[in-house]
Amino acid sequence: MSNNQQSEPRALTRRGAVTRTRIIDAAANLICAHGVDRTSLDDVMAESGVSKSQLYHYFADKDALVLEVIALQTERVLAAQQPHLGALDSLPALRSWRDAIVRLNEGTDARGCPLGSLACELVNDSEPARQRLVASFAMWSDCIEQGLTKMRERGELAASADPHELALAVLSAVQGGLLLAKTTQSSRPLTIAIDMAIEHVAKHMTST
Amino acid sequence: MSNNQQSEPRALTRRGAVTRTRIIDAAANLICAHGVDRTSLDDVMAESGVSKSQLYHYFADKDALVLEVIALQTERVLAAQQPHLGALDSLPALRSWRDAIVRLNEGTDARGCPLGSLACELVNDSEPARQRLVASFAMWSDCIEQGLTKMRERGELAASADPHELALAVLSAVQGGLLLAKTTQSSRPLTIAIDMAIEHVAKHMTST
DNA sequence: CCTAAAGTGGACTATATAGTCCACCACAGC
DNA sequence: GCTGTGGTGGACTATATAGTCCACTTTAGG
Repeated sequence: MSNNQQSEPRALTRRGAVTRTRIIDAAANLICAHGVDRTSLDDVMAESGVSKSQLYHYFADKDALVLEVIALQTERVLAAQQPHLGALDSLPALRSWRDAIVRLNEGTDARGCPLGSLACELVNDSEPARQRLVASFAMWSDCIEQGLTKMRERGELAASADPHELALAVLSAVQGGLLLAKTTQSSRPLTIAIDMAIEHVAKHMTST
Repeated sequence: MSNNQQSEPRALTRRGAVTRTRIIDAAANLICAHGVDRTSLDDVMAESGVSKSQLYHYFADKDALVLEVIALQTERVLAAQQPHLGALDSLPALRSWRDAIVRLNEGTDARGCPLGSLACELVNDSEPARQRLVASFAMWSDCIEQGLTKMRERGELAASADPHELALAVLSAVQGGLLLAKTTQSSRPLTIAIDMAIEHVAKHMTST
């Protein structure tokens, strides 16, 4: 909830809110599977069982819908990593988080990170989309950073270690691993990449 | 050179070869900047100064052209990393390779890895494209692996280290770093990610 | 109830884009 | 120079897709 109504004060009844959500949901699923450009509004109509006028009733144009999809996918991706992502403050926690990510990745037929795919496709051509995706990755990275910061406060992580940089490195490994996993249709690159990142964190610990 | 004529024995004069190359070149540039789906054949025509009939004279359809673009971009990406990529057999070599990648990335306005972008966009919907991209990444990974193997043969890398896995980890870091760099329009994630990967290799060395 | 605004259905338009077709040009070998 | 095949130009078609419009239905509130 708590979506954006800032610029356009719309009434939106209960029924309307449901429809709107259904549209974004359907669009998110389709876009996740085939990308923004290969998902037509007709596809979204079919998937959500909604007419074209409704699409344009709730969204100014396709771009606006895509922005909402970015928001939803961000929520989904972060939520799917819970409860691990909220408490990455030990090596065992990092390891079970890795297991969860690998499991999630194996569960979907469309491997890869929805946010990574959106970024890849939109960043060069849509500045608004780019900014939101930067924010999405920042949220993700911040979650990781918080766990590391807690470890440093406890003295488990060396004072010289930079949680912000470490978090960025970890997220890069996850993204790269997901891309190669999606391409090769194998979990191995993902596992190997995250393991590297975890070992990288471990190297900055005071006691192994 | 050494392109594929295997299935269709085409005559192809000197002039024709030049035109064909010009088409692939133009398509590669446009696709690199805006992606496959946002690059129309009309755009390719305009960029290469070629008529539509020529496009279909040299390529069965857009998909066939895209496959050639994958081949060209693979060559380009590997070539752009030379001479470093051919001799990644020491820490200093790895570091100057990293510098070269960062420099390359900063030089282009369309940041990110052309192969990564192609993979992201095509892998789910085109099996032929996917297979070629798997091969492309394998070539890249193999280059890295060869350097590491040489280090192991020299005894600089521990016998327990697996050059293949290490190479995959390094490539993952590069891809993830490039994606975040492209999105945030900053080189930092890329530098941090590759540094992590290099340290990861260093950890498996016999002497630091 | 009654009404106004939100919600809905679906036909319609404009356009972009992949792909086709055929006439014409250029050059290599005879 | 003739001829045939590769090369080229550009008009043409079919279709998919974003976006518009308007008549109709449902809902909330007085």
